[in-house]
Amino acid sequence: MTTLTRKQREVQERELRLLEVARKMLIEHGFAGLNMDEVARATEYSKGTVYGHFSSKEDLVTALAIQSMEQRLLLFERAFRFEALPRERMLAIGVADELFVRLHPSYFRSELVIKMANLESRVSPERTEILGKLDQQCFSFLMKIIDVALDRGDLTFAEPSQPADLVFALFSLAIGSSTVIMNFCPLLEKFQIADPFASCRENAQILLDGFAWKPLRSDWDYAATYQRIATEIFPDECQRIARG
Amino acid sequence: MTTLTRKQREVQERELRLLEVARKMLIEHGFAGLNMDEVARATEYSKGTVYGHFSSKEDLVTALAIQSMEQRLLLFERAFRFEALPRERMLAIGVADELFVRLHPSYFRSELVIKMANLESRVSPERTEILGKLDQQCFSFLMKIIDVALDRGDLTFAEPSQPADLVFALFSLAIGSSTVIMNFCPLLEKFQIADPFASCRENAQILLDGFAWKPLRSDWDYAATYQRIATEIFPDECQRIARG
DNA sequence: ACCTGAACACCGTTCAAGT
DNA sequence: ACCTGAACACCGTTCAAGT
Repeated sequence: MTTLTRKQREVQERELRLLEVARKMLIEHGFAGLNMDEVARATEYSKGTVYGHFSSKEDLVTALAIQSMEQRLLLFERAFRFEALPRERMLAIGVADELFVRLHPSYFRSELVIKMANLESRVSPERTEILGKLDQQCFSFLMKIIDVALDRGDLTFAEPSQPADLVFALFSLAIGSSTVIMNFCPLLEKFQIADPFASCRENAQILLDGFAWKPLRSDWDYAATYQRIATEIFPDECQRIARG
Repeated sequence: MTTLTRKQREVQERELRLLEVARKMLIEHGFAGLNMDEVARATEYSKGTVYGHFSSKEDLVTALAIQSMEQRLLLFERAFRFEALPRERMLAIGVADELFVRLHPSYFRSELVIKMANLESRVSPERTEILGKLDQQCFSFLMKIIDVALDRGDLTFAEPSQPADLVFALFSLAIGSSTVIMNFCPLLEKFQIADPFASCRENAQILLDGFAWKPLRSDWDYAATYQRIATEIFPDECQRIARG
């Protein structure tokens, strides 16, 4: 463990404070409404100090996206430790991702904003690398569970299908569903999709069945698995969502 | 048919010219690099004239997103007219969407930029409505094919599953896959997903099998279907992609 | 060595003046 | 009635001056 000087700790705390204020602004006013002047004013630091921490506005938003991925990974880690069959553990990861989006929609949005609009050129290389590493960690959690499933013989891949294809499928479904849920509200209402998150969980199960990941839905009570995930791993989080 | 005056036609052509130039800038420099001054300079119109067409920069980008959806719908219409089984026609829609993203990545990006970042508040109500209508048309194409499948008995839904859930599943997969392909390149390379588009087609098939849409993959030669779609509906487009 | 905030630059938007 | 572009406003970024 590296002991930080008082000075270093102060700098670190200041950065957290800056991010906290910035996140609030991003939530309330969107990317365009987040403004460096205001961040400085609200935290009572000078603009120079803000720029000491973040090389640009995009760099600041990337720092928010990094915090976001860290939050997500915390949930993923807890899901990963779920003591159950690999397929059940994969469902727990799915629940973790759903909870993340539902509990921290603004975090999720900061990730998309940064990933989307070619903004990376204006971000410091350090933060770009950190974010890349975190993406990879996220990916790795899924891969590790798949490896266990392969070992147990719950799952096999026939050429040219690869483990990474399954990860790609689950990622795409998760990101796409969240995007649709958050950004196409009028459409969802119009077509009366009552519980899009439930629909998304169902679709993930269909994909897992399609990859023949045992036990198939027909051979296992996954409703009970979801019950266990909710009560054993994420009791607080699920309650917060139930309350609204 | 409404006949336009010479003036009205000129205005319409001017708008197309403005959008053409703006799209080029959006492609080359991203949303931040698209700049109203430059649009005016490059088209040799004044800024006032540009603002006569678009109430704000966001409104302009929404106009680009509208053009984008129109392009997509052109491809969807051709896919829709494919004379084949409903499930085959749905695959044709999938191919249309893939071709759209591959041929016009910048169009796709303009849609995401606008949908993403809460920018709608700064967009004229007229354009917001048009874009909503186009989203809906897109949705409707899928619904119509599903209706035919229901009529034929190729597809049935058991409570609480609804036709809209299937559309939601396909939309999510399509949007998510495109997003991952366009924005997570490092990850895709790292995990060696050689042909993500092929992987996406495969995943869509898994979903359709999961919804028990007949004929299942085990009962039909869908490789031949894809062959027909490529040669009968989109020969030129597929060649352009094959060439790189 | 660190912090500050005035000053600068860039660009979205407006509107008085021109045709 | 329509178009223009100078002027304004806002905000991201820098850096000379201060402590």
